[in-house]
Amino acid sequence: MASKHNSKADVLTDIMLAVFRVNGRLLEKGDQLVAPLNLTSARWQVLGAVSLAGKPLTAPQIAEAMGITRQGAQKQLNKLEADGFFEQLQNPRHERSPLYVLTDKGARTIAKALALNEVWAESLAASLALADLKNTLHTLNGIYELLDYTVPTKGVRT
Amino acid sequence: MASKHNSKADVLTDIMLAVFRVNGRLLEKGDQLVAPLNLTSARWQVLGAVSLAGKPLTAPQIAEAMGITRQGAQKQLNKLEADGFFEQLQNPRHERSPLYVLTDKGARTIAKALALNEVWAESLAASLALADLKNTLHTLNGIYELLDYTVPTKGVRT
DNA sequence: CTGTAAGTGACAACCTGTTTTCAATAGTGT
DNA sequence: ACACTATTGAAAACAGGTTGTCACTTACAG
Repeated sequence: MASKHNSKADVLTDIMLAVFRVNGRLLEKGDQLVAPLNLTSARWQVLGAVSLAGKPLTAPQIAEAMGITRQGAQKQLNKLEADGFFEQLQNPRHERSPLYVLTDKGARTIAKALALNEVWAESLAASLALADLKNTLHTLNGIYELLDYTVPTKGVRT
Repeated sequence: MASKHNSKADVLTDIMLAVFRVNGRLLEKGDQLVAPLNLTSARWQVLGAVSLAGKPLTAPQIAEAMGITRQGAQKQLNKLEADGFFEQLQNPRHERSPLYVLTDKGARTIAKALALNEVWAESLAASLALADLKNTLHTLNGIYELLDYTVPTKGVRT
């Protein structure tokens, strides 16, 4: 922890390593958090994307909302549908591309997951200072934008 | 971006999402950065662990340094050895568990990767404030410790 | 209307990592 | 020495994701 920070670049490099570690831990804890609901972090994210949209979405729309490829989203959707969290709806705009709508079970489950997350986040945030949290969020977003600033290919993954 | 932040928990939740996004982007950019060296982020990390140690390491030691399972590290080692970045050294302490030592090619490659990373980090950090970076690093480490605070099983993964 | 480009689902192969086994080796207490 | 436990490599199954290919809609310019 007592690394030499002779330059901003050194601090940034340590931030990168911290992001890797925190990311791993968040996924791990997130999995544990929603395990009682028969969910994982990945599946919870898909439910959350559709729930947040407030309307049925197609697989590519969900993928875009999640920042992953449509194939990746499709994999989760297939499993989630098999487990009764989603139902397919005829898409008037595309014959082969159905809309995915939350079932009652799906809606109930995502509501529980969000509630669990809220309680968890509150307990974690209790010992942290609001100013530090805001600064961190702002700085991370700044780093993200710097990383994002390349390839004006509209960010589309094929 | 203009999310409602009515509580510390809300900011923390947004930080979590930011960590996910930044993590993904870092891996992506890291891969691009070292692609000319015929490396990926994962392979670069393994070379870096051995290089940092300054001496040959066994697969389990590398895994521990990287925070992954020994099986995961072994996979990379097998490929890296096949590609001539590592050589096996007889381990006087264990008949079946060789030490992995960087070849000349491996040492040259990791040196180049570290140099590329330094240049990259400097260019990114240029537009960020040192105080913000330090605060962010500190806060992320604090979050990590909060997440870490469970399971005193010595952190060993079987 | 028609041709062509873009969007889409279904697969398959791959990457990175974890978990689970199994057998072989090392370490330790008695 | 001996038994017991922990380490280790190897291999397979799985999770989550990406890339690439193919065929089939859909959209749109002319």
